[in-house]
Amino acid sequence: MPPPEWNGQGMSEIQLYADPTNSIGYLTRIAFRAFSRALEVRTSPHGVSSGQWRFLRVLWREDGLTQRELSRRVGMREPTTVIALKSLERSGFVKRQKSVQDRRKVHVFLTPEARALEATLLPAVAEVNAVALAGLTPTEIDILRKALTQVGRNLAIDADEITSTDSAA
Amino acid sequence: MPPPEWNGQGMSEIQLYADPTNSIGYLTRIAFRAFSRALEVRTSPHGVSSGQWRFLRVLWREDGLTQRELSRRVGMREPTTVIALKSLERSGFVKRQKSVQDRRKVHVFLTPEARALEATLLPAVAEVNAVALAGLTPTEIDILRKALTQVGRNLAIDADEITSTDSAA
DNA sequence: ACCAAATAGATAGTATTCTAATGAATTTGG
DNA sequence: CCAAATTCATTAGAATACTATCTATTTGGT
Repeated sequence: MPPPEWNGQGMSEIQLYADPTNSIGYLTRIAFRAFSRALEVRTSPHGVSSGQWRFLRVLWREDGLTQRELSRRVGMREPTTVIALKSLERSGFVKRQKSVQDRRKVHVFLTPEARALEATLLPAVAEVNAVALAGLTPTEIDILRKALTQVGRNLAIDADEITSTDSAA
Repeated sequence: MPPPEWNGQGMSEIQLYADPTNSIGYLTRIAFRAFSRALEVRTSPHGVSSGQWRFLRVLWREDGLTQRELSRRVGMREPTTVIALKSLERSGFVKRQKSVQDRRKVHVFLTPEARALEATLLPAVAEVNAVALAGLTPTEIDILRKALTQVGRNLAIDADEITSTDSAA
């Protein structure tokens, strides 16, 4: 049960986090899930899942990437990319083509069907962002973007430290 | 398609969003996954997964909740809660007990083992928040918290509209 | 030219989460 | 007081991601 004067400027972080609902981690998770649902609602009528959409968005900007590069840009691990690409291939949205220079590599290309979707899907999904950010000032949005970026970076560094300290210390 | 002068602030939103890496949705997803990993690293040595931890955190504050109420507070759908509770029960962290007043209801209680973990786990996880927010000013953190809350709320409303418009329009 | 190390991708197995549908108990309204 | 609606929990089935491990290929040092 949240205490009476809860969220004033002077409150310590500890006390804030005592209410799980105020923790940045919780809020981030809720926002992420809400984004996914909003995406899904708009893309699934076109036969595109939210997961597939994340890959298409990158490929629309640059076609023919290798799977590794694609993983990096989408922000997923490689096994996840493999699964996503299989699904995209089944759906007829991409073709995979082995490199002749380096036969380990596989380049990923969009099909005409996937290209045709860009004009339909990008605006529909731009709407998700517009809806999400309603009621926030441009300054707040800038800070949100900057802060989320920082949080991601901070925690990535943390992960590196933890895993390397594992064997070091 | 988003109009040309979109958002005041110099760079148009279109251009920002043209780079997927700048979209709030993308940044939220990356931050969320980073949080989960950081959590997992700190809780798994104690036999607690990040998913389980989210439920324990709520139960430490209030024990004996029904599954529905627990779902609401944790921010998960009910089937997810059922699965999580099964896993928590297998791990010996909770007991479930049918209500005698209303035999539809199941109350969830922590075991002594789970209670004992609170003192260990809460500080470990507080560290995740501290690490995540490093380099941000208190004002930025306030705005981040406020903005994430707003985004979650906006998208929840969106979901309601979409699903109810389904049958209405 | 050869073999060790690095790189690219794929596979296996698991965890988390969702939607949709079902079952069981309770409440409500005629 | 009973039929219909509601509420709470669960099951079934799928998508999304992960870690750990494996295979194939390339590269670099000797």
